[in-house]
Amino acid sequence: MSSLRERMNRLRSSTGGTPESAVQQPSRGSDIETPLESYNETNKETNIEAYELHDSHTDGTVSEAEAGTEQLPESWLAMGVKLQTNEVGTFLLREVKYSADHQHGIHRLSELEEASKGLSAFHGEQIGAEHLLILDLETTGLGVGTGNVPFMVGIAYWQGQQFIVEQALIRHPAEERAMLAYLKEKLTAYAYLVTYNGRTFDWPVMLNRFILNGFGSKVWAPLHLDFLHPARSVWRNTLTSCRLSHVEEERLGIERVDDVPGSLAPQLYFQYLADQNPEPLAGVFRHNEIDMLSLASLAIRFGHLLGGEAGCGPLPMPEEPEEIVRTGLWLEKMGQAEKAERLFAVAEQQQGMTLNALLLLAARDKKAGNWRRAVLLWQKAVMLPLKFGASDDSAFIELAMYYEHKLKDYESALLYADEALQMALSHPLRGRQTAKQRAELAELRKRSLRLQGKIGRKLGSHGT
DNA sequence: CTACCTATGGGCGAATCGGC
DNA sequence: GCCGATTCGCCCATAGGTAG
Repeated sequence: MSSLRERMNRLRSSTGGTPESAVQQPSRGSDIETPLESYNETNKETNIEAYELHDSHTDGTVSEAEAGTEQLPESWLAMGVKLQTNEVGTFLLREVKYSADHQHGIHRLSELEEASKGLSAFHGEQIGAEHLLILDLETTGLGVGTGNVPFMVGIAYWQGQQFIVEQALIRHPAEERAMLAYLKEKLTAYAYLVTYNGRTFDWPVMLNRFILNGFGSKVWAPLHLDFLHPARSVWRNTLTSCRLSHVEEERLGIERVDDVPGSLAPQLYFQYLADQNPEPLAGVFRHNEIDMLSLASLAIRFGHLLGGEAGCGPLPMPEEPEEIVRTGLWLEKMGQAEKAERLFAVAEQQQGMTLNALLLLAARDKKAGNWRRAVLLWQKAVMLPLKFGASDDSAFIELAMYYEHKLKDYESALLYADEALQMALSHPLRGRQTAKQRAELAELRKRSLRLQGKIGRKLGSHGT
């Protein structure tokens, strides 16, 4: 990460406002964390200077902030931002309330009440919607080290049939302590933290900021509901990516119009720090707000899945067979075996069953010792018309193993083994084969030869 | 020099079975 | 009854993806 000063220089030069910065700063070779002290000091220095400049430009009363009668410029008020002051200091707060019947994609926020009961499968305790605290940060970078500052902290919660979104924003690092003091009081009222990859990102960053600002490391110890991994369990292979924005679009029916990508948030904030124009931050507020609404939708989705029934009520049955199977496997892992079985049954009745879905189901049956069903699934798999491109001969190999070792039917085993061999021989001609591919080919030949030998000996002993 | 979780692959011993 | 081959289960190391 480059230092703030470098970034701001770059920003200034790229916005083209200052003629003396026509020469672009090279951005390579400066990816080193700036130590905290210099980072913060640089930040404070530059920013306070710029802020006062701006203040005196608007109404000429520089001392209003200190007197506590500070008025926010119209540009802030236009996006619903208000000044928030406590004993520690001042920061900005934007609050948006949604009514229970607000529709966000395919889900309605009111579903949270019912769905949150299902979320107890995560930690084994009964969960009420009013105990969930949704958190999403916009920060100056991706690191979780001390150099990364959450300049916007979005929280959302369910309260009295309303979904309330609060977004705290700091105009410069000096406002962070006041924001954290406010958040500390808010957070500790909740038992559950809801995030997307917040286990690795949002929460460690918050924790670091609390520690660094002298609030200690024990401000809050919630039970964590991080939906990244459940999302991956269910949607890997059926979605090209499991980023929240993609899951949202493909599975939650949410369409973002003119969304500011999260990756742009740091730049927009630096730009604001440099020129004190808050307008571009409107997009960041909006982005952060939708992230939290989507997190609520995800909570609804997984809550319904764990507590209710897929295909009934508000929760649609997945369309892709592999998604149905993976959903079942995840439910099984979460201790919902009966619900899983129902999904597996649905999957098996599907017409367009895919190879992967069949193999997943078969592998599960094999592990459980359910050979009858596993064999049926492998047999379905080898009947599938093979798709162009990647081939998967594992069903043939599994069947070859089953016929050789369980049934001692070497002739049938040989047929499957040779089909696998044929498949391996006909496909990998594109490009050089890897060591692994060569090893697999050698293994297939060995299997075929071994089976031929067994057949030969059996016939020989029979004949004589 | 992110950190976390999950899936994947390799390695190794146990268990099984056929061949001799 | 022993030996070698094969498969399976378990453990550990590694890779990939996501957060702004």
